[in-house]
Amino acid sequence: MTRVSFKTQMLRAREEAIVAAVNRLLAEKGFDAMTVDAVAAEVGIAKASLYKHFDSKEALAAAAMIGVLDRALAQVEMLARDPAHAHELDRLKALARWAMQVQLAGEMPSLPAQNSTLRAALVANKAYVDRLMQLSDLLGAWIVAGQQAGRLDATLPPEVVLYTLFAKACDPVLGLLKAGGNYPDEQIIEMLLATCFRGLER
Amino acid sequence: MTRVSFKTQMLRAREEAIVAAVNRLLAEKGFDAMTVDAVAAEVGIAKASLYKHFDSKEALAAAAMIGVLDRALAQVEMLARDPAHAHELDRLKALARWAMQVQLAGEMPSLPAQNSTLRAALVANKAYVDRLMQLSDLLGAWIVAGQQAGRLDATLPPEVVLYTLFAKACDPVLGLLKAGGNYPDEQIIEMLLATCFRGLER
DNA sequence: GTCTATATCAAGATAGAC
DNA sequence: GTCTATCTTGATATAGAC
Repeated sequence: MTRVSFKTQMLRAREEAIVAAVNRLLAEKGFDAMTVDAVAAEVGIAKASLYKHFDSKEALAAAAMIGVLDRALAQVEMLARDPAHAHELDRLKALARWAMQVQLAGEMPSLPAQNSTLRAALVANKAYVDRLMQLSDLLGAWIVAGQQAGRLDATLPPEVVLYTLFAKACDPVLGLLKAGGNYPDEQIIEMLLATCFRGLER
Repeated sequence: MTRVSFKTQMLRAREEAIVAAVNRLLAEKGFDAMTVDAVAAEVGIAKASLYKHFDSKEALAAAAMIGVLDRALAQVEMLARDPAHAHELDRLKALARWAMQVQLAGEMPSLPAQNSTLRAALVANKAYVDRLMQLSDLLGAWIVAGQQAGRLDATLPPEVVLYTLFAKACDPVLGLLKAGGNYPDEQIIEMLLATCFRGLER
């Protein structure tokens, strides 16, 4: 194992605190409404110090997205080893449930689909792209297996299933129902999981 | 029928042109990335002239949303009279299909869920709120009827179905699949309609 | 690396002439 | 109501001392 100096550990801890603040603010306000000043205030350091760690606001967002992708990959790995989720369909459901739990907990960073400077920064970020592709590959394999086993709609292209599941992680219906205050978090998640996998029709 | 002066007609035409530009820009870039300068440029008038017609950027967005709600209400009325869509479930599907067609055509204005000043302006706008409530009531009645007929999942609260259908109008999966370029618009719509009503599971 | 102070700029909104 | 020119603000990013 690699030895790391005390200074390096402090640096890493500071950057983790920054990313945690960015993650929370991205979940609460979204990218456009999140200001670098607010990040600095939440971390408790000066804004100029932030820019010593991250080159731009886009780089901050990318770091937060890498963090959430890492957590998702950890979940995937856990589910792959869990005998209680032997079938791929159960794993996909469990992962969707996890993503919705993260969102309801206010810890799912959400980025606008249309901000071009942000998109450019993300696709140029190898760490981000690598994780996104790794996650897509793992889930794609589960989807294909589920289709071959006849438990997922095999008439749908796998990428359509994949995008549909990704979209659940930032489903605005979650926030609407939570804001309404009529249902506990767990019930919201189970209802939306049912609409996603079983559909509205009967 | 009421007589309107020539001047009033010109005013109305000008404002319709403004709203059309706002609608297109909201669909293309979203509220935050849309600038009032861009609206003025697209209409071909000076920015200051815009502010003679609408008090703020939020008022521009509200006008565009009122327009799309009016088009949706017209669709609802048409479907209610169409014998080919006798059953409520068919009407709900047809309306969802219409909303997705509008989005793929680049004519569905999309607003951020989290912008607070915008939300405040919308809820303060009686014309907007009235139309939204009217649409919700009409669709709510269809949903309840569909549940009583046993063709819609009756274990779901009607509002969950309603929100799920509203969300289809701005489903990001549509844009992802269109950007991928692998499927024609009609196929994208039919696939997402299937995932929505029949679910992913088999 | 951290700070205070500042440069820079984009964008919403307005002044005032016509 | 329309225009040009300007005001004002908020936010990204940086300079320069320590």
